[in-house]
Amino acid sequence: MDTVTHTGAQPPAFWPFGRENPRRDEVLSAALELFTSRGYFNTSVQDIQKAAGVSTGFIYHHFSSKEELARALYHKLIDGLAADIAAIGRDHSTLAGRSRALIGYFLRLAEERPAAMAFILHARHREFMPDEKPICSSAPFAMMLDMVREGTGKGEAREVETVVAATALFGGCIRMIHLFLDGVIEPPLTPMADDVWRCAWEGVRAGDME
Amino acid sequence: MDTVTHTGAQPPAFWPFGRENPRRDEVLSAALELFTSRGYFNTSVQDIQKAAGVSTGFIYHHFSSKEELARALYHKLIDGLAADIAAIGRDHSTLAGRSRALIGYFLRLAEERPAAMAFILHARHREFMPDEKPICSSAPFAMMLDMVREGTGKGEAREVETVVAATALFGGCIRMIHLFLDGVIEPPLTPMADDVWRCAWEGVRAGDME
DNA sequence: GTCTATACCACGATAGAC
DNA sequence: GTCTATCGTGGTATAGAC
Repeated sequence: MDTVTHTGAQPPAFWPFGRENPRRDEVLSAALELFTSRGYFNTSVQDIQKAAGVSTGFIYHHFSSKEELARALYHKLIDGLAADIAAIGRDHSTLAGRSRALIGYFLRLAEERPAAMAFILHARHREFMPDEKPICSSAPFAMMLDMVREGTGKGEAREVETVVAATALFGGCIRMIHLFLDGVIEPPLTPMADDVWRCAWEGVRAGDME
Repeated sequence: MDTVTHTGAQPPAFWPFGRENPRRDEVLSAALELFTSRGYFNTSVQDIQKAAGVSTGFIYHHFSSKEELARALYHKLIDGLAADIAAIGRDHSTLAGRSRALIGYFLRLAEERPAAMAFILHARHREFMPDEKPICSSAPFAMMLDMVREGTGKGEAREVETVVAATALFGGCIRMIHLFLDGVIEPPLTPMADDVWRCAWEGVRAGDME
């Protein structure tokens, strides 16, 4: 049977930091921490600079602006997320298996990398990166929508609009992570993964209704 | 049978504006529009002042600070929401009926008052109102959690943790509204209310599982 | 490439006339 | 109560030495 967590050969691609330019990554890491705890607008470049142990000049040498720094961080996280979701898509062939693995993956990620998760799910990106398209139409979420569409096409999921099925399937999990990030739910989350997935799946699976 | 929309005798209490002090309410209304379209930090007091057709002095006479203005707006909206949710709780006695009415109400509200809905669901309140508790633990959401708890107690819903059931039941709807507010889903939303509720309810209702 | 020092501007908030 | 004019702070970004 499918396991709830990531089952690929490679470890998750998420947060692939600290390789070639450690000091630059230190800046991104400090920015992530500050952006998620205080918010983008409550974080000055000076705050980031001090937290990362570098100078203002260093930051403006590597990033053309504060906004650009946020964008670099954003794309690094989104790309890692997309890679992991793609891997889950390859490892599983049914919507049931995929959604189960995805929900397990998300809950684990929220627990292990809350700041990264908060920056992806929680932040109002458009407010500080005006030209960025909404995150829900970015690659990771588009891939999830495709999986749902495929599942409906194969008769695995009920005949409802794809958005409805997708939000029904993943909305509970995402909502739960929001509550966790807001401090309303205490960790650990992962023990609840099975229940979260069962509730979601019962709602969308095709078959014996009424 | 229950109707999906609000069934109480009174109209929804939400957004009870324009009564005693029209100009003050004009300020709140302009602020709401600007806060949700550009974000709190991208909106200056001057912007609000111009949009509302009043002077800076007027704003600072009625609100002690920009943050205080946001707080007044926030509480006005939360209170209206709480009143409407309480009315739904009175009008329906089962979790099935209540959740159906709530989902219909939320989708309708998102469509008719997108700015208000965005300010409640979308905004990162803690970033600009540091002393406010997280919205998910405020009165409206606490009431919904109570309804779920009661439903589980009466054997209507499956035996899972209350948070899990609550997020499963309302997470899809809330997620959908997020997508709508981000411009990913086109209106109208209300025609999907029945499907949204059915998916959610099938996931949590007690009874014949495998 | 990386630092320090500083220019410049926008914003929140106030002062004081009416 | 409501207005206009203005102050002070703090933040982004740059200049220029090393």
